[in-house]
Amino acid sequence: MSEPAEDELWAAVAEPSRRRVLDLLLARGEATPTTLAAQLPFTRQAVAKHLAVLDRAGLVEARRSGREVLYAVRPDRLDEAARAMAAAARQMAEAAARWDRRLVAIKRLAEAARKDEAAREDQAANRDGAARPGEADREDG
Amino acid sequence: MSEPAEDELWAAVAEPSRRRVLDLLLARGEATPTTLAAQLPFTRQAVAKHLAVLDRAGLVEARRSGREVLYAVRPDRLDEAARAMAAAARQMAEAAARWDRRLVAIKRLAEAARKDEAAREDQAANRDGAARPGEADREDG
DNA sequence: TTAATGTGCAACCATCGGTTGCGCGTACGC
DNA sequence: GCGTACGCGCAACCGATGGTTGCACATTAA
Repeated sequence: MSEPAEDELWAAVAEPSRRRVLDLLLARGEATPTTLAAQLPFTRQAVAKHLAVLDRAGLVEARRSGREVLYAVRPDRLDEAARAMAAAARQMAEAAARWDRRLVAIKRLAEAARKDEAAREDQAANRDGAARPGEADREDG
Repeated sequence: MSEPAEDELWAAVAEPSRRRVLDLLLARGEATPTTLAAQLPFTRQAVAKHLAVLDRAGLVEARRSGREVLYAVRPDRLDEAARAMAAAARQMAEAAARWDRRLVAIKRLAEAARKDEAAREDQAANRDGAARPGEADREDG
């Protein structure tokens, strides 16, 4: 949180092409836009733009050496970004699991209701009115 | 992997606004574009577009009920997306840790070299030439 | 039947990823 | 020392996309 907003970190790292640039830079340790672009499917300018974004996000730092500019990753910032992504992923996974359980429960209840309905009509109607979660949940938002 | 590419999943979930729509939809379980837009800082049309993207990515499914369209999350697909994000985050965290260790090692070596240089010149030169990792790694990309 | 409400479609704007083209500064070969 | 080659930065442009407004269509409700 020292330099830019966490939102900027996310935006910087969410872009697939930027991820590739970052990966490549990680593999080389330190590199210029030109050498990076040589191993990527887009031009030097595009790489430079991506590096600029990453720089603004604090994920890399630039070092001038003569006529070329060496970029290097900042591990601490990258780690922050990774944590943010992991947190988001965790939240999503939790939400998914929660809803999965809920849907399974609904399906099970529906099936049970159908079976009961075939056996005893009055009891089936009673269960349906009291226990169907779909109705109640429409209110919790 | 059943429906669209994993890339599409990522793209769908990477967008911050789309994440908000998804979060809200998760909280409500099932909702129409209009009701979602009522609790979001953008218009119904924008929400509808996001839902369309999420639909194409298989993350939500639409159910028509009269004149309104109810959207609901598909937990299995959301879980897939979460896994993809978590994997990416893990990779990033690993890379960050690796480079962090490496940089620490470099710093330590540099310091040791300076100290040695003050004491014995030849030994310092030998260590520097043999153990500096930055040079060797320039080739592995 | 008419008014209200939810959707879908189309045009439009800003931003962004990516390109090409050009000018400038630095390094290198003669 | 001078010209050439290389790396960089800037600007213009293009297509996709997030977001808007406006309108037409359908369904529901009075």
